[in-house]
Amino acid sequence: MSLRYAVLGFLSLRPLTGYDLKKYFDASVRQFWTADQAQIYRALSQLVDDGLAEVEIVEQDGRPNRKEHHITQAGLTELDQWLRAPLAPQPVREPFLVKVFFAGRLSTTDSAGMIDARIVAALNQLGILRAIAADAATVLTSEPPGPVRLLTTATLENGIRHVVTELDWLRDLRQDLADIPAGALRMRDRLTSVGQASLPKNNDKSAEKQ
Amino acid sequence: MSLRYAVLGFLSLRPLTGYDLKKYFDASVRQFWTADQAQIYRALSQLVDDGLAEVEIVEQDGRPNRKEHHITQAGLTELDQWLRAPLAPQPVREPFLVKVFFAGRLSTTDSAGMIDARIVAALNQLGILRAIAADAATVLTSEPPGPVRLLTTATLENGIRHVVTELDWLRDLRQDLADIPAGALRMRDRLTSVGQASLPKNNDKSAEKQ
DNA sequence: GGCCGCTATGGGACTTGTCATATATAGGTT
DNA sequence: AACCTATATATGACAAGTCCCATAGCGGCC
Repeated sequence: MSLRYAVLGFLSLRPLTGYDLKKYFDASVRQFWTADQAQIYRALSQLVDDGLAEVEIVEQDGRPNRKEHHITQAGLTELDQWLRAPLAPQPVREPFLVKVFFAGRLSTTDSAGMIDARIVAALNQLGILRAIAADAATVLTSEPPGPVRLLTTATLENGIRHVVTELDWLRDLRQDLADIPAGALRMRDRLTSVGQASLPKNNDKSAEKQ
Repeated sequence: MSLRYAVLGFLSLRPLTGYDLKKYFDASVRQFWTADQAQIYRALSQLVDDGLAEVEIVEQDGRPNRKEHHITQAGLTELDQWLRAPLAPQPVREPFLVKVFFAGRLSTTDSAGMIDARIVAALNQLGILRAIAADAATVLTSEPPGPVRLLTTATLENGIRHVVTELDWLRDLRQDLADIPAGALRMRDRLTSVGQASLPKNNDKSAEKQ
């Protein structure tokens, strides 16, 4: 749903072809939003249908012509509206937690293995993000300091922090598993010390959908 | 994709109808895996087709008959295999980060508003999770301490920690926005101090798909 | 002579989400 | 007494979104 707006976002920076867009996605937002070629092209033609973008064909010799998509005024206002609108609470989907939830069936060795594998994956991910950050830090020095730079780097920061959080949690869990039953008690204490609020009746159809 | 296995997981505990399952989902895994009725029933009949579960019809007077789904031996082994197998890296999809990424278009006031709204949402979510935790803490005392209890409570802990991380990040971002341009520098420093690894060529088709 | 970079398009499979509908009983409202 | 609504239980159709894969044409590089 927000693929449409991500595309609009890029178009708001400069006119682009589908091919360009694919590269932009991979180079920048890939960590929090993936899209394949087909999706991008479809989104583009839909934007054109809706009058949010216009195509200008740029002849080239040798290569195929570029179909440059220029954002229209309507496109800009729609983008801004989306940016300002509250986001619909999106459904959560964490397969790994499902595994953990049912991992009681496994031997302690096996569940430990499961966690270890996940730790490796998280470390790997952390490496990737940090590399991007290092890269961005050098590239972005060209961009003047200010809100734009701040916001784009913030998305990276977000990813890094969440991975670190995940790592911490995994290590604690690993540890708790190692020294059962003392571990079980420790974990329970963490929970009780934390929980206190009252459960709001939670049928929230509130925010609109996007 | 892992809806199938979540259902199997519950069936491994006791035989259940689709209706039961829906309630189980809502009561326990709702925070990290949602499924609606239709999905659950579809998953069930697919499990039966694949020989991973069998239906026993229990006659009732008054209510519609119960179609109890019993997990088969094949079902159990498939569940265990899934639990042990590494998880395919799943595509990320964070609409809010997309917004942040393009929020440079907005006035500082508007982007601050966007962040504030998100802070409210996160606080709300935190309240929900803590309430569940408090609830679970009392309920689970019946369950003996050990791996099972440890693992199920761990999933809650995970949610809580991530929400807290998100909150911290939001507040920092909010703050950095407030005191631009000093903030911009601060955020960049965070990144440079953190990034150091080298970018692994990252076309990872590695783990198998589930 | 083959593969890679550009550039674009189309089809099909699968997953998700939404909505509608069916039936029977119990319990509360007017 | 008539009526509504909630609870328990199950199923089917369809729209929308995502993913994957295939194809097509040209030019440059190894």
